[in-house]
This record gives sequence, C-alpha cells and structure tokens, in this order.
Amino acid sequence: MGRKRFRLGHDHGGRVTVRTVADIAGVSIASASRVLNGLGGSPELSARVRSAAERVGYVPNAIARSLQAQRTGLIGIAVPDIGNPIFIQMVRQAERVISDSGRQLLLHATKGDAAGEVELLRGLARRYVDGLILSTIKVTEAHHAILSQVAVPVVVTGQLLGDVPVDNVWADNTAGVQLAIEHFVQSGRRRIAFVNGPLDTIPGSVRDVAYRSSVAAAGLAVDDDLIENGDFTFAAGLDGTRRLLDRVRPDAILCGNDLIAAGTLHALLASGIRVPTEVAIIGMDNTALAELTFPRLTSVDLGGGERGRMAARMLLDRLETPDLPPRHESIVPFLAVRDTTVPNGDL
Amino acid sequence: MGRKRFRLGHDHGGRVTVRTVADIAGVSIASASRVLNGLGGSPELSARVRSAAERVGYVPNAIARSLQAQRTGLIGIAVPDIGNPIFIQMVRQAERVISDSGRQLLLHATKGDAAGEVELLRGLARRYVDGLILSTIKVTEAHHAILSQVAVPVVVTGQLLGDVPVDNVWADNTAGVQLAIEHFVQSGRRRIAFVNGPLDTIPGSVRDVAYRSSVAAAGLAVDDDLIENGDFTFAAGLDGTRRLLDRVRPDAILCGNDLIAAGTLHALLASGIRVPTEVAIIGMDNTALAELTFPRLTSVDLGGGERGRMAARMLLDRLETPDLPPRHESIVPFLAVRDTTVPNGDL
DNA sequence: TTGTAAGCGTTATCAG
DNA sequence: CTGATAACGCTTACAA
Repeated sequence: MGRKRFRLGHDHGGRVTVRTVADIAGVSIASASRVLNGLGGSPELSARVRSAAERVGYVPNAIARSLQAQRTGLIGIAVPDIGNPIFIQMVRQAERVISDSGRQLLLHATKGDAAGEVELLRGLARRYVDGLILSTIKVTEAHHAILSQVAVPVVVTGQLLGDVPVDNVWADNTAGVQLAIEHFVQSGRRRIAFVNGPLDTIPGSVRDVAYRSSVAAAGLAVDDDLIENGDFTFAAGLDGTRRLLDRVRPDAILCGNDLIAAGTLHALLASGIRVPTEVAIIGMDNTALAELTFPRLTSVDLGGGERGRMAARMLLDRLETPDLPPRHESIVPFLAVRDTTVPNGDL
Repeated sequence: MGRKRFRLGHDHGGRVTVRTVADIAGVSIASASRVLNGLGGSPELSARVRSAAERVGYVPNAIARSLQAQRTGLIGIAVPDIGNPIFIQMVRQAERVISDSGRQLLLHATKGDAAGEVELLRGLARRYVDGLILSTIKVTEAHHAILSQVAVPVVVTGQLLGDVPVDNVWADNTAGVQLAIEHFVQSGRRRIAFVNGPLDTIPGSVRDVAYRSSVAAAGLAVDDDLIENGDFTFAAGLDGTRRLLDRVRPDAILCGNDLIAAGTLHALLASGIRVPTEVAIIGMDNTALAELTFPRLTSVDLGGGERGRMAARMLLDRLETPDLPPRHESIVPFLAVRDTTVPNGDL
C-alpha cells in the first residue's frame, strides 16, 4: 500500500495544486476547480477560493489538464533550417495564425534530415502536440508510409511525390522558374545560367526540370555547362558561381534561392563584374534577404509566408473538422523585380 | 486508414493505451509497462507484450508520462525576434546542447514585448516546460518581480538591471564597443558615427554609454549629430544612415547590430560612397549576415552562439542540481575584421 | 450550489 | 517474476 495521504494543515509537499487551494478555502476540490474555471460557485464561496488561490500563487498544471482534455494546445512546426529566411517567413506567418487560435507553436529544426523527420513523425503520435506542420524538402517512401499512420493531424508544406491522402500546401516551382526565365529573356539575356540547390531535394529537382524546359521554350540552347548544383546556402552560391565563371560567361544567373543568390552576387562583384549591366541575377523565395543586398535582388516569390499561413489554417480546420477530405493547395508565384535585373536610379 | 482495430474484445474506444496492449497480451498493465520500458519481464511474457504492442501500433502517451514523472523533457527558449540572425545563432547553439541532453527545445518569439514576456514567465509556472531560456532586450520591474516567483528554472541571457538571483549570461557590450572604436581610431578614423538601436533597450542604452566614453577616451569629441537611434533592423539602418548623411560626413560608422550595418552599407553604396575607403563600417553580433554582404562586414563578436550554448548548459546544470547558487557569466567579445574596415584584395 | 468520486494513461510501490 | 493499486493534478458526471 502506498503511504496514507492524510493532510493536516496545508502541507502539500511544497507543491501548490488545486487541492491546496481547496483546503485553504475550506471547499472541495471540485468547487475550487469550478470557480477557477469560471463555472459557477456562489459569490461567497468564489471569493474564498479566489483569495486562497491568490494567496498561495496557484497556477494550474497544464500537463494534468491536457491529460484530462486529451489535447495540449501545442502545434508543432518542423522546418529543415531556421537559418534560411524562407523558413523564418513561413514560421512567422504560421505563428500568427496559430497564436490567434490560442495555441502555441513548437518549432523544431530537422536539418533536412529525412530520417530525423520520420522519427519526428513517429514520436508525434506521442501526443505532445495536437498537430504538426511539416515542411520538408526531401520526401522518402518512409515519409509516405508513416504519414498515413500518425495519430495527430499533419499538414505538409512542400511538393509531395505521389498522391498521399494528407493536407498539403505547395509552391508552384515550375511556374516560378518560368517567370524568371521569361523575365531574363524579355530583357535580352541569352546565356542564362542556373546555380541550383541539390538535385536530391524536391525543390532542387523540380526547378532543374523547369529551368531546362523554360530555357528550351524560349528558343535557347540548354547547356549543362551553365548549370551548377550545390547546397541551398550562401557558401554554395559563392563557390558554385566561381566554378561557373571559370568555364563560361553567362549574361544572367538564376539562383535556387535567395541565399544562393547572395553568394552569386558576392562572387560577381568580387570579380569586378557589374550587376545587372553585365550579368543579371534572380533569386527565389523573395525573402527579407532580397531587400538587403546591394543591389537589391530580383526574386521569385513562391509565397513562403502564404504557405505558412495556409498550412496553419488548414491544420486548424482539420482539428475542428477531422473528417474533412484532404486538401491540396498551391500558391501562384510572382516576380518581385528589383535591382539585379533592372538598373535603377541608385546605380 | 486504421479503422480495423474494432475487433474482438479489445475495443478501447479506438485509443491504444498500455491497457490495450496488456489485454491483448493477456498480462497486467504493470507487466506491460515494465516490458515496454525494458525493466524485466520473463522472455516469454516480454515477447507476448512486444508483439501485442507492435500489432496495435502502441505509442506511449507522453502527457500521461509527464504527469507521473513531473517533467516534460521540454525546454523553452524565448527570443525577441527570430528574424534577427543573432537569435538564430543563439537558438542553434542552445538547441545543440539541449537535444544532446535528450530534451527538446520549444522556441517562442516574444517580439521584444515586455508584457508578453512577463505573461510567458507567469504561464511558465504551468509546467509545460522543465525550464526556460529567456533572451530579453528590455528588462522591467515586472520581470524582476516575477523572475523570483517562477516555478521552473530560468536562465536569462542579456544584461539585467539590478542584482537578481537568477542564472544569467550576458555579453560585454561595453568592451565590445570599445574594441570597435579602438579599431577605427587605430586605422586613422576621426569622425566616428553611431547608428544604434533604441535607447529604451538594455543593449541600446549600454552601447550608447560605451560609445560616448570610448570616443572620449580616444581623445575625440562626442558629437550628438553623429548619433542616430532607431530599431535593430535593416530598415532602421538604412533610414538612420540617410538622416546621418544629410547633416554630417563621418569617416566611420559603428552600427548597433549587423542588420543595421547592412542598412548602413546599403545607404552608403547607394550614395556612391566607397566602403571602406571613404567610410568604414563595423557591425555588432558577428552573425552570418556579416559574411554575406559585399563587402563583408567587420563586426564585433559578442559571443551570441556561446551565450546560447552557455545558457543551455547552465539550465541543465540547475535542473540537475537545483540548489546551485545563481551564476552570472559574461562573454569576452572580440573583433572579426573583414572588408568594411580594411580594404582587401577583392576590392 | 456543493461534494464525492471516476477517470485521463503512466509509472512506482508493494504484496503474492 | 507478476499483478493489484495508488499516485501524478485536473475536470466532470453524478449525487446530495
């Protein structure tokens, strides 16, 4: 038998629970709980409870409440890299929606590690969060397998491989790349290079295909020498562009994202090449970074913030109505034209 | 979909708990729990339990476990702005330490809102997290008051006002500013401006004082016309520098952080002013941003990552040894010299 | 209106 | 080694 739980006075092992409050107020814990939750109680009793709670500095234990309520009020959001401004953009907008709903966002960085993401999904069934927004750049079979088993609702942002019955928001990378290429072509560029991210990521491979078809559609030759693949980072943009310049002389460079574009810009300027006069640059994602380089980056807006906002909203919808059929939404991209493609007064 | 679990006598309302597993295995929930946690159990019984768990896809409920264990394994970290790379740096390093300890980091953005932070601290006593790292740039009386009442351990990163008995890691802003001014002076700069953050923040005001005393110590006149105060943002750096250039012509500009410095750089280049030849720039925080502007930013490293790392470590220490006396640690700053103060081969 | 008591899903204690 | 059973702190029928 456990030791008998008989209380004289108000000793509760230093822990203040609803029982402490009830004892001090001289009422049952049920009454205390009711008053504390604003559900009835006579004025006199309520006053006693409230004053007792105040006196001992009572704060309800969220864990216990969650166990009872079967929900935590926490929403997880997993992104590959919090150092990449595109994900900051997404998280920011998602956070808005989530916190407006009275919930809290639990941010998790996956480092783009597929195994880690799957592990996260598996652990997710542990119910620490009421739902998850998963932003992924690589999708494996394991993802698909586990996605259909997870106990809590998941919204995936990013393009999926097959036809998974899961809520999904994706950026139309193909249309985005096309916008960029058309912009280059219309301003007279003929040798358009592409410093892209890794081909074993979804955005990387989709953009590669889109680049090739857009270039071809513009009546230009597709030349593998004009293509570089590396990480989605500033360093990769810098290195990739240097390698590129060692073998060809493009008059325009499309970059896999804004971080890469910043690296490309840096490499060009360091080589004494004028931007945009000699070489034009377009980044992708249209993040805060695009505003802050000099010259400012023209960038394809793939609706990063909108994706975050929408993913959050879809998740809340599903929480409210679990039987909703899975939704797939895509965002229409647009081009934010700035100074790396069109010379402006500043230059 | 997993609707198939409604068979035989094992219907538990669609929810799989340890009881479900125990029933199917034909053992007590105590035995099931033990086996599932790797604590004994005969081979034969263990096998039965494990196979049952596997069959129904049992996943332990973390909430229930937390209620029992009186801990969640979650550590909160609250930062003013996840768009500012200094906080990303801090969070990254903290995350490393925390996840190495088998815990998870719950990131919370406070928007630098003092009231929100106090609310967070208050709600924190709800025990959703085992501890909190609070990175704050404004400290109010309310902070101090509540800090001494919170139920879970808190580590504050940032300079505190008085002598609060709480674990604390801070950056030596004064020494950092001094390093910057000395570097300017040694390279022959005489008219050193300061585009700073808001004076009603701790770093803003501390750096203001330090700037004035360092300039005076160098034998230069302190001129209010050389000082601009705004937000800790790129836009504020841009605007502040434009206003500055309207009334004075400095030969060096110290910036309150790297975001401001990027704005300053942008404003100078847009005005056709050569950097660093005509005007030198030093940022603060030495974030990833300092590496990616062109030219690269010289920046005062105030140990952002180190602060995150140390804060996490202090928190873990306190979790392990609650009776430790409060510790106050400061980080020794250094100057990361790059191209906005010293012309390099690239230029 | 108020109190009693039954859970929420685990783990831990204590007898067999 | 195994099985009842008492917590963990809270909410909520159900009674009084």
